[in-house]
Order: sequence, then C-alpha cells, then structure tokens
Amino acid sequence: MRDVAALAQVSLKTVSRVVNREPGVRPELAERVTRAAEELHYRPNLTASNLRRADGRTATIGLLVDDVANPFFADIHRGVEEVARERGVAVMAASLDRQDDLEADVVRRFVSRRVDGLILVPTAADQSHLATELRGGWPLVCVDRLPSGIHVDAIISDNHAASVAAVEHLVRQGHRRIGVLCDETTLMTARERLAGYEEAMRSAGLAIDPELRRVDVVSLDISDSAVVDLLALPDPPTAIFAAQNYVTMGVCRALHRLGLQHRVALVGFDDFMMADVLDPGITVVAQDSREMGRRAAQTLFERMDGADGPVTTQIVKSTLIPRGSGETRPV
Amino acid sequence: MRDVAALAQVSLKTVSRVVNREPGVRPELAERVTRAAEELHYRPNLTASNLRRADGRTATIGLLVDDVANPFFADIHRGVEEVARERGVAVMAASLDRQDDLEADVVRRFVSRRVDGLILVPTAADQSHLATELRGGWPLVCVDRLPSGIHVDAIISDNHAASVAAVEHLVRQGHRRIGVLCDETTLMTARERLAGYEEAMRSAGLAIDPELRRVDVVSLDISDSAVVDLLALPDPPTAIFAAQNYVTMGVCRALHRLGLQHRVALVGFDDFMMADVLDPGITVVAQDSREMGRRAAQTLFERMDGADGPVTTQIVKSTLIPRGSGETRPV
DNA sequence: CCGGCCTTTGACAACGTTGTCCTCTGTCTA
DNA sequence: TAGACAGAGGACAACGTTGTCAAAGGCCGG
Repeated sequence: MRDVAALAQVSLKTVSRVVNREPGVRPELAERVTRAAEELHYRPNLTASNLRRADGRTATIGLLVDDVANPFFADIHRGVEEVARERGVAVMAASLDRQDDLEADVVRRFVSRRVDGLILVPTAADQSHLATELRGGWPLVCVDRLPSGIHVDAIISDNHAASVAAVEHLVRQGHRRIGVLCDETTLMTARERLAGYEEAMRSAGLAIDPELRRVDVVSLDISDSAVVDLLALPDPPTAIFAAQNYVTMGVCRALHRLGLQHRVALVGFDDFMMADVLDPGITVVAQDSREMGRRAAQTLFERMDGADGPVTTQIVKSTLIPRGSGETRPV
Repeated sequence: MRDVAALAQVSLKTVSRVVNREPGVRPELAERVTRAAEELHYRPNLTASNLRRADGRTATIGLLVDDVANPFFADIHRGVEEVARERGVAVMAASLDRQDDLEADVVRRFVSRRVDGLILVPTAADQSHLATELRGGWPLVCVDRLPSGIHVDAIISDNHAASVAAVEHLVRQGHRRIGVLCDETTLMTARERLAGYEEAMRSAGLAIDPELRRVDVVSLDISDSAVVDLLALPDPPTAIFAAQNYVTMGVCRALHRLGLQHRVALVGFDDFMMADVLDPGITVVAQDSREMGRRAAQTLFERMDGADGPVTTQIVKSTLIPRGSGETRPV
C-alpha cells in the first residue's frame, strides 16, 4: 500500500479510500491510484484491515462437523457455503470425528482466529464449556443436533415425528417385529429417532423387544454385522428401521449379500445416492441437509447483524420417500 | 492482553512470552500470567499475531474445488484436512461450480486473506492469470487436473492408463461396440480418459464410432438420458465406459430403469458408495481421492517450508475393481 | 474583498501482537 | 572488592490498515 501511495503520489489514506470505494476522492486521483495498484499488483491485506476496522470483522465463519467427507455433512457444508458466498464470507471447515475433546479444541482455535461466528454440529455430550468460551455473545448456531448445557439457536430435523412416520409406515405394511439400528445414544438424533420408533411401536400396540434394538452402530460395517446378528435370531425381525445414512447403507449391503432384500423390509433415515437405483429402491426419510446448512448460515448472519430476539430452534421437515424397500410385506 | 498484563502486574511482552512459551520467564511469574489469562478468558488474537510475526504466516490454506458436496471432492477435502490438522493449519474450502471467472475471483479473495498456500482443482481452461496473482512464489498445488499456462506441482490420477485398462477389460469380455460418456473435454481428466478409451479401442483393432461417444455429460441426469439415447441406436453398444462418478451413477440408473443392467456391461471411473451393493456390482476404476488430498497438502507444506526443487507431477495409481458389471459378456 | 462553508486530502494514532534492544539484578571469578 | 557476565523483564517500534481530525483550497454571498 505504501508503494502504491508513493507511485500515485498520494497519501496512504487516499489509497485506502480508493480501495474501499469511500466517497470524496477526485475521480482523476482515484484513477491514478487504481492504475498504480494495478501496476504493482496490490492486494489489500484483509488481516491488517480486520485488525484496525471498527467492527473487527474477519468475514470468516467456522463450521464444525463430524466429517466433511460424510455426504450428509458435506451437503450441510454446501448449504452454509452458498449463503456465506453471497456475503463474501469464507468458511473454515473442520472434522471433529466425534472426538469430544476436539470440539473444545477446534472452537478455541477458531476463536483465536477471530472468526465472526460458528456453526457447530455438537459432538460432546455437553457443550457448557462453550459458554465461557463464547461469553459476551459470540454468535453460535447448532445444526443437526441440539446442544446441551448452552442455549443457542439450532436447526434440526423433525427426528421424532419422522421416525414415528417411518415406523408407522412399516406397521401399515403389516410388520409386527421391527428391528431398529441407531448410532450412539449420546447423540441427540439417535435418541430421538429411537424414541420415535418406540412410540410408534407402542401406539401400534406392538411389543418392544430389546433383542431387536441395536445401538452404538457407528459404521457401515458394524451395521452390516448387526443385521446378520438380528436375522440369526430365533424370531427375527421382518422389517428394519435404520436411523442414519451409513447405517442404512450397511443394512442394504447385508440384506443384498444374504439375498434377503426382497424379504426384509427397510426404511432408512436420511437419503443417499443410488437409494433409488437399488432393487428394491430404498424407502427413506429424506432430510434436506443442504437447506439445514442454509438456514443455519442465515440464522448465524442474522445474529451477527445484531438480531437479539429470543433463541430459536428451527425444525426442517423431512419427507418419507417410498421406493419399495419400505413397502415389502412380511412373509 | 493488556488486561492480562495488568492483572498479572507484568509487561505486555512478558505475557507474549508466556503465551508463546518463549524461554526466559521465571516459572513463578509465568504461573501468575497463566492464571491471569485463565481468569480473564484471554484468547490470543492470531490475526494480530500474524500481522506482526516475522514470517507473516496465517496458518491457513485455501482449497478450491468444483463442489465440496461431491463425494470425490469431499474426500480430497478430507485428505487435505488430515494433513493440515497435524500442523494446526485451518482449511478454507470453496466451491467453484466450474464457473471459470470464480476461479480467479476466489483466488484473489484468498490472497487478500493472506492464506499461506492454495490447493486448486483447475476449472478454467487456462490458469495463466494466476501467474501474476501468485508472482513471487505463492505456493500453489493443483489436484485432480493439471493446470495449463502455469507450471506448478500437481497430484493427479493415472487417467490415461487406467482408462486404457478399463476399456481393455471390457474388450477382454468380448465387447466390440463400447460406448463412452465423459464430461466436458475442456477438462483435462475428461480428455485423458477419452484418449485412453480411444487408444484401447484402436490397439484392440476396434472401430471408434463417434455415435458411441457422448461428451459434455455434466450431470447424473444428462448421463441417464445419454444412455437411453445410446441404447436406442440401430446398432447399440454392448458395453459402456463412464468416465466419472456422477456419470457412472447416471448410467446405473438408466440401465436399471430399462432393466438392462445385466445385459449392458459397465465400467466406471471413480468408485462410489453402494457400487458394491448394486446388482450387478459396479466395476470401477477406484481413485484414491483421499490420498490425493493428503499428497497435495504434503506437497504444499513442503513448498511452504521452502522446498525449491523442480516442479513435480505426482501420479496416484488407481485400481480396477471388478464387481460384475464390467464382466458382463455381450449377448 | 472578506468570512464562512464545503470538498478534498493528508498527518497521526490506533488495532493487538512480536522483534529488538536496553536495563536491572544477582552471581561468579580474578 | 571490582569487573564481567548471564538471566529476567520491560520500553518501544513496527506489522498494514482505517478512524479521526485538522488543514488547505475553492466557491459563494454579502
């Protein structure tokens, strides 16, 4: 900037004015500055600018998810990015891999970088440690899972209702023994979906057999073998409710390998690619993850802009998409 | 920091020393500073620190891909992140959506933020505009596609060889009319894979029928309808080589809908989830995209650390995984 | 022709850190 | 006991930018 000022024979401040399109510079002078900047390939240093600026904004937000490579979170990421891009805000993404300690660690790092706000998919069982970290109202929005221990805006799916609908759908096909596979119940989504399953079973007057419930299904492989297990029971389930994307995929794999994909019904939570191409097509509860990302970003930006209304929890509706696997009738 | 210094009754510099673990502070004093920092919830301001620091590093790198939600790029992202995390470096990701002008635009933005380096999946047909932007040796590494117009490190797949192998695989099953679907040929990967197809056809003594070649297949839907088109030809192909992940998925969808998945052979470039569960399993050339991301990040960090050896192009080998669809014989 | 006002420009301090260099204290050696 | 020396801590400037304020110049009305 100093060089530009020297070349254009003006003061630093004038260069600053031209670069920031502030009014009150003679067009002729502005032109001279622009040319000098061009010639020297001048690029403003946003870091320094942020430091000095009154609002101290860095035009950067942080996004913390389980895994940026998981299609569900990648879609959220994409939604966040779409909104952020419009405002010229950059997104720093980080994968937490469900490591509780990483959550606090990464948040601290992002705070050190003075991001303007954070979007978090809560991992740890308790987020109260963030309360001190974010005291003084650092904007934070949670997505996918509600945080516990802190009171902030959140965007989540209608986990409970959608799970009830999914299981009712299976009941309607005549299933009475319905298995359920879900992730660790420390996760709010897993708990809600499990609760939805149980409620639907109860209200249909069906027994809740603990044998048919498998929790801590944290990977596609574990899901696969859990299915093998379930189907080896003396009185195996005739239908399965898989409460998450990788879990559903694991069930698919197992059923196909066993050649039971047309015998055992399946409804999965969260849509995934090729679910419609498989035979039978996989009936899923599709979450609009991209929209969740968008809403999270919008909410965050509103808070950053000073919105101080009461904390909200937005629920994004999901849709049951029947494709065949959920319409299989019990033998 | 000023407050911490005041509370601990030391100078700013001493706080700085303690925070950065510089030697030469009495343990007792250091302890006092640490306690004060704790009490005031002091978080160092990395932005200011970067501004002042000798090396001017921001511990941030930029990643520019087509789309962060595309599983292929999401995996690259993940690979980059893994390496970056070890070094405490944050990753800013951005989707370019193949918009040529965005490439220059986003690079400029990242340069303004003074990222320490960039990892780019080249979108525009020509990257020479980056030469001026990055003059003076701003570290840049390209992934997936070679750039043109600039000479920088790159990590790519063995597109040509792997495509030859894929098509030869089909030829070996007895196919003589093999269709090929690929993306826009402005993309280096599409060109290379198409060239591999043609070479394999030629060296097998097979005619290259332009009717069997579809380019500009930029989405799953377009791929789907291209397949319908191809199979409606008077002399349709008995096998298809799909040169990209979404393209392959589109072919799958079309074949399944038409009920021809066991009649028409298929080999796809790039693996995808559920490819092994479909019936038949989809034979693919699997790229190790995560490894590509890792290597890109490693190479970038080496350059950032001052490595000034000759510019390299690393080729990450891909593997043909036979799963059934590629072993279908012609009728 | 003078005083007031508006427009354009620049000088200077400040943002929150760290690099440089200096001072002070205490210890060791001759 | 004096001098050298090492270790600990602080004062100050600087990083690249922007906010504040004042100065300079031109224009207008009286």
